[in-house]
Amino acid sequence: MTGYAVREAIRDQLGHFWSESFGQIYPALSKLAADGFIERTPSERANSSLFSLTASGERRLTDLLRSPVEASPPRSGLMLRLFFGRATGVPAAVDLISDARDAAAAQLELFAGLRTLGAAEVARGLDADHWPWWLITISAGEHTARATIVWADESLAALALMDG
Amino acid sequence: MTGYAVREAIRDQLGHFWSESFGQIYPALSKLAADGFIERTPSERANSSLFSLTASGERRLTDLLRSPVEASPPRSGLMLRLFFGRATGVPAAVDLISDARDAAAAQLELFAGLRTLGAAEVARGLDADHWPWWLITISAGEHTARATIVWADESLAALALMDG
DNA sequence: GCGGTCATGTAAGTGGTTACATGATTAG
DNA sequence: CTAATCATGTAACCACTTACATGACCGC
Repeated sequence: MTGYAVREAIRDQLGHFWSESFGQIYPALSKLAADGFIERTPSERANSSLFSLTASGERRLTDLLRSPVEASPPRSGLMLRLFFGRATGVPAAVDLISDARDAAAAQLELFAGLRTLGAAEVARGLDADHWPWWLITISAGEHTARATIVWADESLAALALMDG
Repeated sequence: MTGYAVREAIRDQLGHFWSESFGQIYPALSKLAADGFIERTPSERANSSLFSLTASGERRLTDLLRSPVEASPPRSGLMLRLFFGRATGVPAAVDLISDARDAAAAQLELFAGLRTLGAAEVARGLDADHWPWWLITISAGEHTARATIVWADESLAALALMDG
C-alpha cells in the first residue's frame, strides 16, 4: 500500500486506540525501506510508491507485536484539574466531570456502531478470523468508557452533597 | 518551594496520574519567573532558590485548572498488539492480557493503600478539605483498574475457547 | 571524612504534530 | 474544467526524557 493508504488504514481501523500523522509515516517508511523491512515498488501512478513487507520485515513485525508493552508515564489533564479542585471550586469540577461523562457516553455509542458494523461484515463472510481480535479491542474501550460513566456519576453525586 | 521539592511533590502526590522530569521543571520555572507568574527568592542554602506564586500566577493557575481538558491522541500499545492478534497467535495475546491484568490488580492494591493512608490523615485532622478531591482521583483509578480486570478476564475466557 | 540526599541546570536525542509546498488523478 | 481526493515529502517546532555535570548540606 501507499503511505497515504497506511495513514487512512490507521485512522479508520485503529482510530480508537492509535494515531499517526504524515510527518511520522513518510520518514518511517523511508527508514524501514532502508533497513530492508519493507520494499518500495513504483506504482502505476506518477511519483507514488507501493510498499510491502519483506520476509525480514514480517519477522520484525511479529517480534514487536509480541514484545511486552512498556508503560507510558501517566498524564491525565482531567485528574490533575480535579486534584486541585479545592482551588477551582465545585462548579468547575462538575463541568469537567460532566464533559468526561459525555465523551465516554459518545464513545460507547461509537463502539456499539463498530460492533454492529463488524457483525454485519462477519455475517457476509468477511474477516471472520480477524473479528475476535477486533472485538477484544472494542470490548476494552467499552469497559473503560462504562467505568468512566459510573465514576462520573458517583463523583457528581459526591460533589452535589459537598456543595449543599 | 524549590524546584527539587516541586518534583518530589509531583512524584509523591500526583504520581498516579501525572509525572514531570527535572529537564522539564527547571526550564519551566525559569520561564514562569520571567513571565511574572512565580517569584524567585534566594533560599538560605547556597545556589538554591525558593519559588512562590505571585498574584498573577495564582490567577493564571486557576484559569488553567478550569480550562477544558484537551484530548490527547490515543496510543495504546496493548490494543495495537491485540488488534493484530491473528498474526501473533493466542498464546502471545494471553501473555499480554495477563500482564495487563496483573498491573491493574497491583494498582488496585496501591489505591487501597492510598485510601487508608488518606483516611488516617483526615482522622488526625489534616487536609480535611482536600481529601474529597484526592478521593475523586483515587476512585477514578480504581474504576478503570477494575474495568481492566473484568475486561481481561472476559477476554482470556474468550481466547481459551478460541484455542480449543 | 564520606556517603546520601538536596539542589540546579544543560545537552543530546526522541517522538511527535502542524503547516507548508507540490503535484497527479479522478469525478462530476 | 474544476474541485476534491490521492499522494509525497520537508521544515519548524514542541514536549519530553535521559544522562551528564556540578556542587551544597547533613548525619554518622
